[in-house]
Parts: sequence; structure tokens; C-alpha cells
Amino acid sequence: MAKLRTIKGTHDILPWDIYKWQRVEKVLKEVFDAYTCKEVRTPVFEQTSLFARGVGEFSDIVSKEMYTFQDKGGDNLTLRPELTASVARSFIQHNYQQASPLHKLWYFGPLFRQERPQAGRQRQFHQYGIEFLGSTFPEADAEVIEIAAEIYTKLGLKNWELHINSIGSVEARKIYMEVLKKELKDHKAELCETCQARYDGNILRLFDCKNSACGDIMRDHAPSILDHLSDEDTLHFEELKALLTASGIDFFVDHTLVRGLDYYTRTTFEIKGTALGAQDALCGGGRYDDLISDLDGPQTPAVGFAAGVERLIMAMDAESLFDEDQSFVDLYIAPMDIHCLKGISPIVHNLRKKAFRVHMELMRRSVKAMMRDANRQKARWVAVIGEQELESGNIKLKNMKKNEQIECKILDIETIING
RNA sequence: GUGGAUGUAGCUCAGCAGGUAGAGCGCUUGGUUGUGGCCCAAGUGGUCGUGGGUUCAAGUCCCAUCAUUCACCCCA
Repeated sequence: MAKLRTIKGTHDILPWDIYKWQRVEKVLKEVFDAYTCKEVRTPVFEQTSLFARGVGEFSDIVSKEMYTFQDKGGDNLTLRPELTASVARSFIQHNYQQASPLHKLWYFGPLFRQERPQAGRQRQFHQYGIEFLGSTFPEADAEVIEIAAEIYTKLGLKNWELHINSIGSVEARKIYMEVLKKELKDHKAELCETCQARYDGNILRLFDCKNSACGDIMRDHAPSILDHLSDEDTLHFEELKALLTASGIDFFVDHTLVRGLDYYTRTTFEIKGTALGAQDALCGGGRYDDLISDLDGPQTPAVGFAAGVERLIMAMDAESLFDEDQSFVDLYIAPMDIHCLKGISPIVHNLRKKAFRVHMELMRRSVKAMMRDANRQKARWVAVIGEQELESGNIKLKNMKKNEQIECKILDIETIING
């Protein structure tokens, strides 16, 4: 029988690494709370049609990367490859707009895409993100971007940059794509194969090509979408930039930033990790004013982003931002022999009830071995308890950091280790 | 889906003009009676990814296969 192991592209988060995740999750929660966003949790699988309609039938994610299956009832289901569609579905299903005209939501959870794994890309991965549903105004875009920036700042990450762009409304974009097609017509033959295919398919994707020849052509001949926006689109973008500047957030305007998903309108943005490998997008998002209505919901403007947690942790590791795993054990109980256990039990239980982190030896090891173990676990205090101690009510309490041992009453343990 | 790289103890790796496995770290125990971090010692631990082939003999050469990894594609 083959060795049991995780499926390709999936990873265990090991017990000695989990503190990184918990640290990140704690900061996320703090930031989301500060902006009064509420968490929403949706199922990991949904009807396949939700993603086909929401993300775009011809996008790579839907056409070749989804984990799709039929359940025993014959329903066509898919493990979610992204979360915006699920949030939109939840919004529509439960008529959020009737409860309030604006919803500021956040989420965190695993996603699934059947891609070839590489650095910063796995088949099960995690994203957190936010969706502001209801506001059409640029201050909503600004606040969403501010939250993204605030998270990286608060985590101490230095090597990242924010890129923003506006791809206008659907109508403006349609006109721009015609212009782009016209301008590039004479150079089509010079483009790489995939770009030639994109020329006829989704011409905006030409901006994403990493081929240097294509890049040169685009730089020299492609007009900027920013010159082809409607007056309203332009005003929206200008106000957004002004608000970001006012908040002290640095950004680059990159007119080639056209996100991969089909549902974006107007604002798009991306945060790139500058110390990562090929997969350097830490966070991507934008405005999607038509998604809810496209899914048969009420016309609802929206803006949000999604960010990869594994990539964030990679970036933080690259900057050595995780402190060594701090002390996890307040008090290490070292019983001298098993006859004392019944006497020790109520003491331990009482301390745990008061939220102290108490480890009691379960391996019946020697005192030397217990001290070694306590040291390895970075226990703050060790209590040595034997029959003498139980009889007299005086136990030996050792401060591991100071290497000092004192005698104290059992009842005083709490106040001593508190200080 | 397409390329390249790699697969030897829990971890990081060495071994190679082919002769039946090593280091460091870790882990366990000990250095006398109920006490850590340093040091010393002993011990634990691998059918050298798997299956074939060449050879008297293969971790070491050849083929296949699987897995991992990096990059393309796409994206977080």
C-alpha cells in the first residue's frame, strides 16, 4: 500500500507552525473590527453554475481549474475556487439589502483550484478578503484599499507595493477595446502565439503577457485605458486617488492592470510582494458593480478584495517577521510520583479554570527529564510536587528564566505566577 | 496541460572512477540520592522514492514510474 500523504498541492499546517497563522488571523480580526466589518461564512461547496455565471464561464478558473463533481442526488457541485461569488450568492439569497443598504463583510477560508503547484500556489489554499456591498462611491473603494494596506502595515510587512487602475464601466471598456484592437492591428503578427489568440478573445489580457517582445509592443503602441474612460469613471478614479493620498497611502497608477476575473468595473488594484517569486500577487481586488445583478440579484454596487494567506506568510517569513514561538506554558507541573496525582489534580484544575496554561507531566519521567522538557517548552514556571509538598502545603516553584526556586503555599501559586 | 531540477535517517545534507550506508541537528537515557538550558557519553533511527535492466556486485550506470519542487499558463 502506498504511503499515506497529503494530496498534491495540499499541505498540513503543522502544530509547530500554527502560531504564524494564529498571529495573522488575530491581526486580521483586529483590523476588520476597527473598520466595523462583519464576518460571513459560506459553505465550501456550491452549485457549479454559481461560479460559471459569477466568475465567467470562459475564465481559466472555471474552464479548467475547478474541482467539480456530482453528488448522489445528481446535483452538479464545485469546491469553491474563490469567494466573491459565494458572498454575492449569500447576499442575494438572504436579501441583505432589505436589512440595510450597506454591508461591510469579511471572510477567511480555504479555496480549491486544480492548478499545477509551485511556489506560492497550491491546490487548497486560503484567502481572506472583504466585500463592501451597497456603495457606489469612491470613498468605499478607498476604504477597502486602506484596509488591505493597513493589514500589511500592521503585520510589519515592508516589501510590497500597491498598484491601482480603473478599467471603467462596461460601455467605456467596450469602446476602449475597439480602439486597442485598431491600434495593435499592424503589430498582431509580431505578438506571441497566445497573445495572437487573445487578440481575438479577450484583448485586455495582452497586458498580462510576460514575453518581452509583446511587452515592448504594448508599451509603444497600446493606448491607455485611462484616456478612454467616461467622465464619471474618470471623476471616480480621481476622487479615489485623492482619498488614498489623503490617507497617506502610496500607490502606483498602472494602466495595464486589468484583473483576470470578468466581473470588475472601474477600480482594480493589486498589492504585489516585492520579495516573492513568480507568484507575487499578495492581494487583488476592485469594484464589481454588475455582479449582483448579473446573478439575478438587485442592482448593487460593490467593491472588495481577496488576499492569499499562504503568500502573506511566505512574505512575512522572507522578512523574518515571526518572533520565535513564545512561551506557551505558564506552569509546568512536575509530579514526583504517581501517588501524588490525586492530590495534585484539584490544584491543576483550579489554575486551568482561571485561564492559566498549565501542563502536567503525563509520561512519568524523571525530574531531570521533566525539567528538560519544561525548558524546551519554554515554560515560565515549574512546580515540583511530591508527597512532602502535599503534606506540608508548601511546594517548590521554579522561575525558569531567572533560575530561582522558591517555596510557597499552594494557594499562593496563582498570585506568584501572575506577577 | 508544457518544460527544467530533485528524490539517502524526524530535519538539513554528505557519499559516487559501481563493492552490501555516514555527518550535523533532533529525540531517548545517563554523567549517583527529587531539578533545565552548556559540555561529555551511550542509544534510537534508513528495505538509499518505487519497479525493472546491465553487472560477480548498484544508493552510485540505464529505462520506466511515482512524488516533490521551480518556471510557463493562470492567479491570491
